[in-house]
Amino acid sequence: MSEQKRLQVDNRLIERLTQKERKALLSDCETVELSFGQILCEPRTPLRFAYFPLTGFISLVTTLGDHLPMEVGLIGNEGMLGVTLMLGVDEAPLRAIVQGNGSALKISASRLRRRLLESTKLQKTLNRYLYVLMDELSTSAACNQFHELQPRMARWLLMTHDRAHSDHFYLTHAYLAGMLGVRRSGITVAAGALQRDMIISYSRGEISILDRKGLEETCCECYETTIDDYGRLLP
Amino acid sequence: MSEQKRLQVDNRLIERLTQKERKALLSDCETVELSFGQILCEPRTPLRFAYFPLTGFISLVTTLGDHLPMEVGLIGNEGMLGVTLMLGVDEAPLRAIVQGNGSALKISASRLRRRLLESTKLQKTLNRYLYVLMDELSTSAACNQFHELQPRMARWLLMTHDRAHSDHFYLTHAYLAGMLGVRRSGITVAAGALQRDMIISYSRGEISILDRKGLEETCCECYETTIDDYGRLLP
DNA sequence: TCGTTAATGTGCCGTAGCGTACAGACTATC
DNA sequence: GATAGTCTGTACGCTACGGCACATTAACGA
Repeated sequence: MSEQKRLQVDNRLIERLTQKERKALLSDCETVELSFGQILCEPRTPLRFAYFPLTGFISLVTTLGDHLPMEVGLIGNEGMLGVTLMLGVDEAPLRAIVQGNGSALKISASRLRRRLLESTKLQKTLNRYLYVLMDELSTSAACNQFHELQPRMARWLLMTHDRAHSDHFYLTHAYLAGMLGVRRSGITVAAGALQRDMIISYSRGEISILDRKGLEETCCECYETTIDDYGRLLP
Repeated sequence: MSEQKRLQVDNRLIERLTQKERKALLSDCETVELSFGQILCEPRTPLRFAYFPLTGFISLVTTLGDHLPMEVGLIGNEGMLGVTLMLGVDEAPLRAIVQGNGSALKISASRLRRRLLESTKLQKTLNRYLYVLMDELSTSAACNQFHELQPRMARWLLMTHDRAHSDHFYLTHAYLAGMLGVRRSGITVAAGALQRDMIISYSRGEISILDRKGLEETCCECYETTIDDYGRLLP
């Protein structure tokens, strides 16, 4: 792979760096494959690596009591896992689990910290991304309280669609139910409705987005809100 | 007021600083009174000041669509409003509204930033507090999804009790309903049950905590979780 | 090819909480 | 002490969703 090629990295945070900073950061990274279901960190345990997704993507999930893990954040090539390392905290705040197969850049916590000291642009970028993440968390809190299953599911599908860079992805009803913190059969009904309306189609875990516009009409306002937040803070 | 007295400030973040750093920070602060209902910042507008509550306390609320504002964070003398200023973002992420009368130290955004550059201890402290705040947001998201009104209300009362430093505070059913994102009459029923059990008593907005232990037994696990998080990160 | 497992469809009952309305109780004000 | 405003109690129908159970169907592996 040519040097030139390596510097065109498809991660929106890394793209914000100057050539020089990017090169420095990349020299500390290795490309790894993320595979569905892989757990990258557990809450309250040391966070040794950060990941900048390229084509894969990662769910941040809470682990509350005896409930199934529920998603509170989604990280694709617009973000990173491990931004809290900036805060000088060694532990992971949430479980991170790979939700979409694909590649990511992996860097050790210590090297990331060293690069942060060197590059104010990197600091600034990750600062802003951390802010966006906080926005997402508080939006999730309100969304869970106020919005119904169907719009929330539509939002979730849109967010996944954005990060999967494909109209098809793997995703069972049971899995989606866990992510949204609801019953599996509730998802079957809601997803069935979308399928009847030709908005999505699915079979045994293989979901296709047929009508993205339809999804956007079904989803709650929170989708647009989080997109706007990102756009405003990391244009 | 003697210099000695001024340096014993009842805010747990400021207490973590060295004498010297504290003195420097305090020289940039003024003591102000917070009064119930006062709005200190609005989302997506410039955040000009930070506040370190002493005896007052502040709610962070989302403003989602046409819903009433709902609380996602509570800030008393264990924390501060405006920690996101560290991230170099000029805007406020959420509405902040005074929930308990009392005093706070107020500092301008620019002066806080200057002090941050001087004191790594201050940086470290605020970093960790920001992390705690993120933990709280994600806990709220899950709590809203999974837990019922009564335990959530109990948690909320405990959190307020901690920050009010008093067994009595002002708080109507309608207000509490807003904070929890539920109907007013739902609160009346849940609070009525606690009153029957002699756990709280109230009349026209004046609430008294009679049996804190009873509240702790009623509340969901999230209360303990957030306390533990704070204790672990800011011991 | 068949049995096993995973994914989905469906139904049924229970209930927490919504939207709403209204009445009673207390407080403040003039 | 009349009046208005605020706070609280309560009730009623409704719906989304929880918990659960079970049937059906597709995929997969021995």
